[in-house]
Amino acid sequence: IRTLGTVLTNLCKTNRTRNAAVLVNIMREKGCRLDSFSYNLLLEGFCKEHQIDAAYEVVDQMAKDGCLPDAITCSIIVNHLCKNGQLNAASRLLKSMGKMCVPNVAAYTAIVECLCKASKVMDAEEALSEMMRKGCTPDVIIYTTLMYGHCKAGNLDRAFELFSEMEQKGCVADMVVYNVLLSGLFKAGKLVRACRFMQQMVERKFAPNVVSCNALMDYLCKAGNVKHAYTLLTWMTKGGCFPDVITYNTLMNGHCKAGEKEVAFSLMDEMILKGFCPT
RNA sequence: ACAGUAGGCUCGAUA
Repeated sequence: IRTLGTVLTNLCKTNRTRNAAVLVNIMREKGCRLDSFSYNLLLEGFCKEHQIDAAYEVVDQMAKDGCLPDAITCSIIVNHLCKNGQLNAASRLLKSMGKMCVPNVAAYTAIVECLCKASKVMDAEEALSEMMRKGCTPDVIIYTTLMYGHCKAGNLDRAFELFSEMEQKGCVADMVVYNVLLSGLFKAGKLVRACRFMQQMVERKFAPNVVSCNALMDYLCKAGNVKHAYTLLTWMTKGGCFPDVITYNTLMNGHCKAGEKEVAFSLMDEMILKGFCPT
């Protein structure tokens, strides 16, 4: 029974949810009842594979088995609705779920992210306040998401304000928040501030990683500085940040736009040699 | 009490 959970996890995470579902049916016939963990695994798996009908069947089956959807079940559904452009449906579900279970941060985060990507940052702010009014404590992830929205809208001041607010509330900053702010600075063309910020990151024991380097590289390319971007490739490796597919994409794109097709092609070869698949 | 489930960052492609 305990291994069943592990098997299901593996199947669902490798796009073989269908197989997991078959397994579950067999187990059920043998009189084995699933818990919400397992149902959530199936639900998430089907959602990821865009097998919406199958996903609904899971929810039905769950009800038939007398297993109540929990906060995680709801957040899985809300998240997938958001990611598939069904924001309204997602908000409605979130509202109705408030009656069944405690509103939860993950579901709100999905909503906030969706609003931010649609450039509706004010609505995103409102979603966060609503969540707090309902007694749910914001965490570092939802703050990061909202900060991302403000950076995207070019409102760095608000992003940094939220950063302090977050720390005052005792949320511990992680690498992702730092990267959101950093790339916000780059996107706004604030190179000097960005460099100072990277210093602070180092002081706080969050030395820039590949994602940070990629953001810098993109900035350099877009600022027409492909030469420097290219040298960053070796520097980052020396600093212990190993280039990934995105690094190469960024560089190749930069060189193409700068009319340096040969360099772009040699980068392509280099990346294939390193075992990366071009996207 | 100690297996397994949900949400956030960098390029590009899609709309």
